[in-house]
Amino acid sequence: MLMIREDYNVRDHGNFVAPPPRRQAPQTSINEHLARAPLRCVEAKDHVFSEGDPKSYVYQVATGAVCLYKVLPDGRRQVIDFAYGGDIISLGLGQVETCNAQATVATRVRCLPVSALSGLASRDPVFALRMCEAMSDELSAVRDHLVSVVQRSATERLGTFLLVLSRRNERFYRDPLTIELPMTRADIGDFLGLTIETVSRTFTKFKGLGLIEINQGTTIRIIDAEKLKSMADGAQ
Amino acid sequence: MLMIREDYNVRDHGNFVAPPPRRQAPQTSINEHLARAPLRCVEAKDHVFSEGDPKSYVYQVATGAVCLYKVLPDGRRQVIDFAYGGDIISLGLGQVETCNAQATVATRVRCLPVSALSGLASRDPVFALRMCEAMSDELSAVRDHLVSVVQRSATERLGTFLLVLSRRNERFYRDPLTIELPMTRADIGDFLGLTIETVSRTFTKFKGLGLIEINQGTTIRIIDAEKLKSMADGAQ
DNA sequence: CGGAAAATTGATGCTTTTCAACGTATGTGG
DNA sequence: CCACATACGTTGAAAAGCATCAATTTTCCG
Repeated sequence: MLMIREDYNVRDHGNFVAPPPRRQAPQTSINEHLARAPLRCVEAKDHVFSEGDPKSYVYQVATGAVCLYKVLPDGRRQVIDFAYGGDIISLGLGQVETCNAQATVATRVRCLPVSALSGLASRDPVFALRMCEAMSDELSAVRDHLVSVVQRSATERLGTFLLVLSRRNERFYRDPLTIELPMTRADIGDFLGLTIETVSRTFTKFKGLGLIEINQGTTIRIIDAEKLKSMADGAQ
Repeated sequence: MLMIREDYNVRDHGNFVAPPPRRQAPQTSINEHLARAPLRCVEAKDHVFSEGDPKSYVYQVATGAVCLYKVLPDGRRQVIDFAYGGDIISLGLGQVETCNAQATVATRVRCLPVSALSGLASRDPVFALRMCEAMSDELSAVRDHLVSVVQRSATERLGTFLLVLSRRNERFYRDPLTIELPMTRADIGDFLGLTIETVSRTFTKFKGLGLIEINQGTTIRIIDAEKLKSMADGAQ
């Protein structure tokens, strides 16, 4: 997924090595366009777009959540990323979509025709550079996710996942200790490279250690953020 | 790593889902600059640059091979990518390097000051778009590698790794059945998310099945490409 | 030739997967 | 309003795959 880094849609993928500095580029042009772009409603489990589709829009998630994933020929699925309110998906200049984008809950997205974007980019070198920057950030994020998922244990992965969502809440001036999970265990598992059973067991382990509480499966309350952090960083 | 897709430096990361179409953009400008850029010699194990370094050059590998990696605080290493002759590394607009780049063998790289590149990009929107495209391709490659490494078995990963190198040889009009491995088992392991022992055992397994022969550890001869392919795709 | 680094091989153990059963929430139709 | 169906989540036992530890062999280079 691609995004243009701004105050309200900076994404956090858990950079364990060297977190990139926050940027607050104005980016008025694309936001103005997006604000005027029409909304589209997508039911939970429906797709915003699929791999191979001709790329006709750039989307910004307004409400809800979108899961970006790829599938191997034998059906194994890898979730590349989740996009939440404010995040832009499908930015870029390719002719076709390279991922599947599925709403994990009822979602509304703003749809900006790519023609508007590519026109802007070819006329305005600064805008094109901004797009480069955005893609560079996204590249950095995917690399960090690669490092994280390949090298770390189930505990570390899920702990980090929760902390990333917590930090996101913080940035939006929401309670960082209460985390809504707008996706299934299968989505989380396919994101972290784990089975649903392992995800569930690891949640249970966190509960048993007094790190979190879980309400109805979808709401996590962080009890001991410090200890959760140390587990995410490899304690035990 | 970033690269500008051209005939001689198209990278293959094993797209299992939907391989992007080959592009043969002329890209004369950057190549002209690179051809005139000075060569730098780097000993095996020496670094071309390190994470956090101010980004001052864009490099093109002339001969040898470079390994791009990140390290977790506890020392676990993830190789993001290998760059071979013709590949461009460190393309992008960030102020600092986000990866470590280490020569795996004696290597020569051409060094183009970033000032030349950024000047070009800000003056020429088409060039900026090309850079976007290059980064988009790179993003796609990292995503594919993510899918591959997270979802697949040791056999599939190493088999795919060999086939990717084989296909690369084919593109360069070299023997696709003879593969030079200009890196250690540790480098391969950190790329594929495996230990050196598992890499070694998997090579031995391929040998035992009559799929490959190995000379002195660094030269692989593919005997049964079809069977190797089917194993890389998940047979057994 | 000799020493160090790299690679291989073996034995063992641990983490996660797999398979299976059961529990829980949600929504529908009688 | 309740029975039922269905999707989702949890828990358990067993097994697979890979990592770890350790020893040996091979390769590389001065």
